[in-house]
Amino acid sequence: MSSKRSRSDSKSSKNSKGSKQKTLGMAWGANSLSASRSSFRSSPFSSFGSYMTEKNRKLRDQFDAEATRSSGSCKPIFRGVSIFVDGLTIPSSQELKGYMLNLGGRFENYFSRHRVTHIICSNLADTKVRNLRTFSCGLPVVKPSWISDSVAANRLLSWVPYQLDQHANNQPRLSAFFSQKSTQISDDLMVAASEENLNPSLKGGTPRSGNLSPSQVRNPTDNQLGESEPSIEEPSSSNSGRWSKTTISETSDSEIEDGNIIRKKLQASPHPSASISSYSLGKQTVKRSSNLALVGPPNQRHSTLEDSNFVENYFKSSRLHFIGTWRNRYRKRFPSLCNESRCRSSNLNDSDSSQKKKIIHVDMDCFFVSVVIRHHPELHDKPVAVCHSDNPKGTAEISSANYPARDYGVRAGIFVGDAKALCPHLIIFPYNFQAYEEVADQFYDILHKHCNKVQAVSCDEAFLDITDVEGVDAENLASTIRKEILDTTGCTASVGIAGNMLMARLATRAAKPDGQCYIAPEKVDEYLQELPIKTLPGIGHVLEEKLRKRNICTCGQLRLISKDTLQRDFGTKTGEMLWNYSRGLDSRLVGVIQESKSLGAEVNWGVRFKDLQDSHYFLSNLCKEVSLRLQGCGVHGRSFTLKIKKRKEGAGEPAKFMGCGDCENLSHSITVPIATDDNVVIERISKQLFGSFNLDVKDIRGVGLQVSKLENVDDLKQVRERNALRLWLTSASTAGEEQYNNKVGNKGMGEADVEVPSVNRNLGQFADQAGSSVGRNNNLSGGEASSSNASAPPPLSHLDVGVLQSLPSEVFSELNDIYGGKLVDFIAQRKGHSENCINSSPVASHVRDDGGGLHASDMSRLSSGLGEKNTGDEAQPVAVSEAGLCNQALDRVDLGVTDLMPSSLSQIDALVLHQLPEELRFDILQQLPAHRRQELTSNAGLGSSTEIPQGLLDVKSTDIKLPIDVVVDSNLWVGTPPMWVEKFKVSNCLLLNTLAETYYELGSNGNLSSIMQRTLCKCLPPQDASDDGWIDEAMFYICELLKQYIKLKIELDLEEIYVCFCLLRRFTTKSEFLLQVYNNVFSHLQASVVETYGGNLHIPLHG
DNA sequence: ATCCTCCCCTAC
DNA sequence: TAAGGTAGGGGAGGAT
Ligand SMILES: Nc1ccn([C@H]2C[C@H](O)[C@@H](COP(=O)(O)OP(=O)(O)OP(=O)(O)O)O2)c(=O)n1
Ligand SMILES: [Mg+2]
Ligand SMILES: [Mg+2]
Repeated sequence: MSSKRSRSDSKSSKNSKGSKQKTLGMAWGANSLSASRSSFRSSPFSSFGSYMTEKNRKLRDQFDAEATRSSGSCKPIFRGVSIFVDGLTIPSSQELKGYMLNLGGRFENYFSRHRVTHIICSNLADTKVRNLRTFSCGLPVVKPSWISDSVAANRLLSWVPYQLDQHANNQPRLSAFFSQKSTQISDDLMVAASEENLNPSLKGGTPRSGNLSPSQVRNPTDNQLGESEPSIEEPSSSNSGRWSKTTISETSDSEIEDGNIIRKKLQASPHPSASISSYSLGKQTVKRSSNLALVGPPNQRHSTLEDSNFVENYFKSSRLHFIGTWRNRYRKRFPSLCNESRCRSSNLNDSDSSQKKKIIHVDMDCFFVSVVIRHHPELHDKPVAVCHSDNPKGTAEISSANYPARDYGVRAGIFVGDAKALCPHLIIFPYNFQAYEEVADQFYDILHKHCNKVQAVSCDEAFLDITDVEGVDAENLASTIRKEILDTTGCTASVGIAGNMLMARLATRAAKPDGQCYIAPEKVDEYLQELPIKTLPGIGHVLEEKLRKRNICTCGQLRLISKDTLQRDFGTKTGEMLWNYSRGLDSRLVGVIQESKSLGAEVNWGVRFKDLQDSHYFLSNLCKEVSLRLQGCGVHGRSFTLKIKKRKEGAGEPAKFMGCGDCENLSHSITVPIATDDNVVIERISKQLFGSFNLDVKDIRGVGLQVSKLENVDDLKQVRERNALRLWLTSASTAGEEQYNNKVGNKGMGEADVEVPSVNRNLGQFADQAGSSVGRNNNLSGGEASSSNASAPPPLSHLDVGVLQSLPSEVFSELNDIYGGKLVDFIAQRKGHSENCINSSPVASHVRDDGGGLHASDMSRLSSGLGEKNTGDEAQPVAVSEAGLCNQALDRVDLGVTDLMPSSLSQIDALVLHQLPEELRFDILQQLPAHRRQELTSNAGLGSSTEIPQGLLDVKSTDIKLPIDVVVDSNLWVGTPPMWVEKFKVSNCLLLNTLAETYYELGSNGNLSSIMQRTLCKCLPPQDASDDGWIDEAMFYICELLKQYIKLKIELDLEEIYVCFCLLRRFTTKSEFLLQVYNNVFSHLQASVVETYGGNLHIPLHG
């Protein structure tokens, strides 16, 4: 298989110093001021902005003049097209310019999202393209052959087939010349306006006729809606197309177990679809669905075209959604089992005793069928399946088939039509998700009763480690469990017993249905010898096929291949897995469900869009769903991946009704620095991602949004509070110094430092120690300093009243707790009675609101919270903790404040952060580890605009230190360096430092123009430095440097650049600078950029 | 080396 | 008609 990635070209655009390349990002458009930037209006750069406006206008006039001169005979096929060429191209940039010039188009020397309509770029490596994509604000990035082909065809071809994407082999084909169907949003003014209406998809958009067929009235899906009356399920026999034909009822089911059914706590609405909590019969659910019944349209809608509430309705009926989200409901039901730290302790010393282990695997037989026929014993020997539809020609999928049905070849996943063909008498039952949920709950209650090491696999399946279960033989235990399951649920389960998880699972397979099987260690080899490899968990159809091509069909044959060969052919891990599994080896341990690492929602059925509005509406619903699920799980996420299924070229309407058919899977992701569950933020991010696909929405067959880099909300709260406090304490203790220089070495040891417990108190179960530590802390605050553990907050007398007052009330409250409530008095004393600011001071409001009371519980929560995150990453041996705490007192001095710092920006509450005094905020950010700083390059998740703090812009000369490490790379030129860079050997470093120096000299008197002029005077010979054009070039160039420096992929406006320079001038190191840019510029950028360009909706053709 | 993104594969 | 979701593991290839 050839890789789809481009590995070519990406280098070549870098190395040639003097070549005629440009890189995106010249951002000096006259129209780049947006209303949301009003706070920058008064900056000294605004004058230069108008200067540049004028300058650019002149350049365009020149171009127009040139174009007029040289055009004439030719057809102006490029009218309305304005290209910007990025990097090396074939044909060359010059040639392209010629084409544009001659054929009615426009060629922009510098990128502006307002004037440029298309970015022209050759094939690049994946990552380069991605940068470009983000960078281009949704403008199409098109290969140069679009131009030359259009010239050859003497008409403007659709650029869509020429889009540059990740696929290196995606060269434009000849057929692209003729495929005019694919048009695109931003093209429609030029090419597509009329074609759009030719599409016969309108037919699909007509309302469904109002006839209510019986099947719609008695639609099986009504059952899932959880109506208050007991649901009546009616299976239908083969010759019936309607649910009403036969009248076997499951009613008794609900009645019998009524007591059990309504036992769940009501959950707060709104629901994230049905994923977390609504497969029960709680009143909430009933109410919700009856609302639906009232409000909802009478006919079932089945596509995004017709159902405005498609996402929610879809998930309510989706079996895969049900089983896919079951795990999260289990987590909610047994939160104590998901703590991660619990089952770990036994892991270390267990690896040696793998021989003696006894593992049980339990799996319900044909689960969905068993449940819905559990009170119909007469059906147990008839072929039965669960499916949405009984249509003998239908494309609904069989979810589960019972064993009689499997004898006919009926399997989960096949179409009901095919199933009926295989087995004409097949009885179809509708789904009853609520019943599955109940039975699953009973199932797990039983398992937990018999064993405390239970690893849930799915709603009908689990592993038990019964090595330590005493007194009972494994086989007997299995029988007991199976009998109990049958008695309680009316459904059979099968059990496999073996020495490891792999063999136990295989044993279950052999045991089914309604049986149990023990595979003794000495039988393993024999058992595996002839076993088809497909039977091994982890080998699906793809691996099976790959192995079959090597004539490997059984585990015995697989064993003949060396581990090296397998690893070479299938990868390190997969190869090892194959090698181990074929020998019955499996070292995995039965453990609790881990914290989830990602969360998402996707819909790949019924997705049909007629226009952008459709798709945006759908996307926003999907975002809401995801946001609700995040909230439901109590997590925030930092990384967002949008997945799109795009109809493959040439693929028509799929065989499966409303299915996605043959699709290309595309995904783009973005990582933001602050974790969120906020729907508004998520929508903004998603729309930006969506826009970057540049798709014809009519080709979209599926959309999914996945969130990763999850962070637990409770942890976050605690960590944020704690960090804020620690930071503050540290800063406060040095408040008298000129700068907030947080090197602990500056302080007296053991006096001013704060407690550093995070490394040591890393396990949840040591809450006691955490608590006692708090106690110590409180004592210390009373003045009893202990030299042995250097963990006291600074004495009251060291605190700065002003800073105290500037704290948010919550922070102050916590702090007050630390000082045993003495802070309030202290403030009152220090402040005297000179002022009375009850209404504005957080201190005052704290006093009023909280009465100065202590919150011991808060404190222990606060103290024990921080460690957990660390635990996951690097579990420290517990034994180290107490001794380590003392011994590390010295180390701590060296480690300094870094130790206290959040390892992640997202552990900081953005709101708290912004309420903190500026210097303090800076300190926090300044300490972030490098890998988090990198993420500052991404900006979509940041909130609305941030005012630049007043103090930042009026720079005093004492503030200024040259940012000496501001060196991009003296040899790496960005884009096209101005001619004088070459000529006079001006290095990037010199340029930036001179610029900063000049800022210093001119102070607030300088505007960009004068600063640039002066800078150039220093770098170039006087006669050259005064050249008007060079100043322009220099500005463009420096802007480019700056953007590379801060890795900003979105254009900066003048004002933003101005802020960047101010920051550059103010801070001494790159990290400080970056963090300030992030704080003051990025957040401001995103809102407006996405607002205007999210989804590339309104790309103006003319400036 | 280690990270990241964009996939693909697998299981229920 | 029909409800092809969800999450983890892992590999390839690129950036650092
Ligand atoms: N492609 C699939 C696979 C499974 N399921 C659902 C229905 C099953 O009943 C349930 C459990 O999956 P199993 O793999 O355990 O299959 P069964 O329990 O139905 O059969 P078996 O007796 O083989 O376990 O998940 C589904 O809807 N679609
Ligand atoms: Mg099963
Ligand atoms: Mg199962």
